[in-house]
Amino acid sequence: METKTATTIFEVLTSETRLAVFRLLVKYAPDGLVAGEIALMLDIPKTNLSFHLKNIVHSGLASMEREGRHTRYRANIPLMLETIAYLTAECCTGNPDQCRNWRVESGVAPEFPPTCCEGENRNAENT
Amino acid sequence: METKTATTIFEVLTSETRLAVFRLLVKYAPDGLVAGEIALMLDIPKTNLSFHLKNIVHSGLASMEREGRHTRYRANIPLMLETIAYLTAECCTGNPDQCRNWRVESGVAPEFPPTCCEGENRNAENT
DNA sequence: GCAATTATTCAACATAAATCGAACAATGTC
DNA sequence: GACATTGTTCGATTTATGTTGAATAATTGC
Repeated sequence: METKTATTIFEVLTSETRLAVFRLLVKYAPDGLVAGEIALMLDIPKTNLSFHLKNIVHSGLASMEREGRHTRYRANIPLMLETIAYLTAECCTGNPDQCRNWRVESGVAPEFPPTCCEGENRNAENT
Repeated sequence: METKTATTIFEVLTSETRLAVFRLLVKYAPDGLVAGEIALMLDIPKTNLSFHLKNIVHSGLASMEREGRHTRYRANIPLMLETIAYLTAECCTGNPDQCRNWRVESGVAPEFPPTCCEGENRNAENT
């Protein structure tokens, strides 16, 4: 995953409103919801919601599809999983062994397959 | 993890500069680096780096410690792992079975222990 | 075709974040 | 104690983001 892609996705998650929208779309996956339903459920003005939805779709974290006069939005869960994998890889950069230990110690996903920890060794200081 | 905590962490990752700093700290974990070294390695003006470091430390993703006239920064990797766990849980909210399928299909961490997928069912539409 | 519905775009304003140079505080060296 | 070193804070500027109401586009039902 490109750094630029990753930061764009994180930007989506930065806003509590957008995070709430995404969580809602995940909850209603795979059917998704139309804009009006989201606005109603989260009590957000339509114009504001449109702004945020555009943002989310642009990042790739959701897809949009016209459906009559409605617009249906669906969460892109595989992309979120890729993001998680990216983040995990970043955490292990150059420190596969330590990372494994940390994960065991912190009790967080110690069995998580170390795709990020096997041989990868990207340079962290890009210019 | 609190939603507020999570968004604060994502905010850190939003900036390519901060992401680069964090990656560097991970690479040099667990010893970390002092501010000057980071500024040199990433070619960032000191004032600007201070601004971003403050931001990172505030989120909890790094710790700072005075060391003579230097300030040493260290990545908080367990917190990042918690964040990853949070994100995974968000992805599964209300859809544990689908999530498992998606993960298998996308080839992303299919064996990841489903702590997020077992019985958890938080409501996504908070007010 | 006309009115109602649904959602987006636009323009204006408000708020927040990033960047930089200069001034400041703290520490170590002689 | 005076001076160099290291980092942070401050203030000003620039840039980006969030929010809102009014106008617009697209679609449905009569």
